[in-house]
Amino acid sequence: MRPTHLDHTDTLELPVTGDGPFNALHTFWKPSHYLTGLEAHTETRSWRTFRVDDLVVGVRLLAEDRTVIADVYTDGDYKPAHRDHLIRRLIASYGLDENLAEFTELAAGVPQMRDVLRALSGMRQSCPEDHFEIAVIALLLQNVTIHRTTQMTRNLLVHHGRLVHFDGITLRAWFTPTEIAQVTPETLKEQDRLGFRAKSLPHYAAFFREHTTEDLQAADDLGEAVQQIKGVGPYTAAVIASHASRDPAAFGIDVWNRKILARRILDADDAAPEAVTRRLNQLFPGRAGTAGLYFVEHEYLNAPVAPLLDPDGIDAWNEALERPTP
DNA sequence: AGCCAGGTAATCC
DNA sequence: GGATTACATGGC
Repeated sequence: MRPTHLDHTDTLELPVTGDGPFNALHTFWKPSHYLTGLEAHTETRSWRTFRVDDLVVGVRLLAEDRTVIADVYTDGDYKPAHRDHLIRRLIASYGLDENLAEFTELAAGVPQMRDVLRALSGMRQSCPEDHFEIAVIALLLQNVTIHRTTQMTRNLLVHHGRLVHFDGITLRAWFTPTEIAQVTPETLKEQDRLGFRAKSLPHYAAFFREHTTEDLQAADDLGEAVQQIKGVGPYTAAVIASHASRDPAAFGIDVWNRKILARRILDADDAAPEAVTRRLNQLFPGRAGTAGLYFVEHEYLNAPVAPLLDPDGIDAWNEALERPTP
């Protein structure tokens, strides 16, 4: 599979305007995130793809103190509107304008959060995915092991996404709702191995083709709105709200983070989801989502799901993505 | 073999 | 309403 070459078209300097500390590495790279091929990280740099309208965009990110330098690579006509859109997208994706001081002060007073804060202070939630893309991620997480989620994600991106090369790195890029809407449920089931999700994905595509991120940001009750989609329940709705809409109070609880949080805040191997949520809200009023993020990332800090790339390993990374899949 | 994964919807009482 | 149960798939 030969990647599309993206040309360098822009450099953006984005100041971190939100208050509180800023930790660039852990804002860009999350130790708990599974491997998608949509992004790659070394200690000092990150690469990520975005779909901006129909444009495929590659971004190389690095931080100098409290300024994020984003080098932009594109495959087509990069217009001022694309630039504006991308600037807003990057600021929102990494929470550069979000205030973290209040959470950090709150967390400093919670004993269970002490070590976590020492390791991760300044981490902001990362969600380079838009509403549609994060909904698809959440769909692929439903009732399967992370191994199968990774497998289904790879199938979808290899068969229906893009492969691009820029700044020396090869990455995959998302399909748009319109693009995936062309694919039949039979293909999604038989070729992409989505199981019962094959019936849901077309509903997701139809909904998010009608309702853009801009529309949804204005939604009265986003959770209620997206639960109209077949295959979106409380968990997926909370993931969308907490990640794409960055609601610091929203927290999508599942059997995975439930066990992590039970140990961290209830001193138990497991607990009822209501008990976990209640305690999390009690300790971090209005900031349950942020607190959950910190606990979960800390859990994986010493054994990341997708470890940082060694700069010498980039050729091997590129070859792995460009190799035809069996 | 059978159970269970980073859930959801349909179908019970 | 709240408690089952089927839903696809694949790994252990």
